[in-house]
Amino acid sequence: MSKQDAGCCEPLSEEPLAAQQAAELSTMFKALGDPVRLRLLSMIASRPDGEVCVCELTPAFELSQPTISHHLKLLRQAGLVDSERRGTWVYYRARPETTDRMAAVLSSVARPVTA
Amino acid sequence: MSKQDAGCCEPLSEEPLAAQQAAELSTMFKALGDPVRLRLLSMIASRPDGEVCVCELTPAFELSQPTISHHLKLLRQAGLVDSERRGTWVYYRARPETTDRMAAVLSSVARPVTA
DNA sequence: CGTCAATATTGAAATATGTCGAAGCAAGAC
DNA sequence: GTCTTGCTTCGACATATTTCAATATTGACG
Repeated sequence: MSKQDAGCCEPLSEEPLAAQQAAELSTMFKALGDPVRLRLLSMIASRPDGEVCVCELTPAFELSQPTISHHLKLLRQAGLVDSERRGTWVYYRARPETTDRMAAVLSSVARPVTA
Repeated sequence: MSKQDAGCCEPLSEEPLAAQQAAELSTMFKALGDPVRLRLLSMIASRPDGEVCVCELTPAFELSQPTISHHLKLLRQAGLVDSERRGTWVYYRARPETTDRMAAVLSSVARPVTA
């Protein structure tokens, strides 16, 4: 349905990124451009069962509950995490498709002909 | 000798990122959290000889020359590029160590136990 | 129904970021 | 030396981001 398969999209080198792709990708990078969000994703991703309750994330920071909720929203909007409500609690899980795509873009910054 | 060898540092999963590492890494991600900077790095990295003159980068955007210079400075401060003056011109080249490290962090957001 | 607990949203304040024009600096040409 | 060209730094302004307290929402339990 789309023109992109998971993991094999736009490389950073080879040919310069088009403005539109750069805009889309920069949203993802910006989402991780904050130490709190980076740690949030890390805490979510480091769970063996793949998900964490917000009630576990919030007390891990010295920030207010609304602030954590806001950061989680940005991670969700960037496609880095998903959330699901189960009863009173909301669980977040990582979306590896997105991080894989970012990693693929970064890996394409190769050494110039090897030094 | 150290607890981190090049390219195999702090994974996003396995165990949560420490606050200090998150702060350092988030600087790198933030640097790519702007479409102009993402395209700049892409343009620099896509060169076979590995370097580009600022005089080639600037006209590729509809932005003033000081603005491009400012973005390049941020990329430099994040460790993503290096610059070298040769005569009148300044050349920028990518620093793959940094992008490799970011990619390694992202790749560690693995699927939970495989689905 | 009413109440409580867990998250999300709203609104506002402080700070950070992106952008420009003007000015500064470095290197080559004259 | 002066001029010109390429790039960086400075100062200012508009917008975006981060954060909080207050309020709203959602669902469980009596």
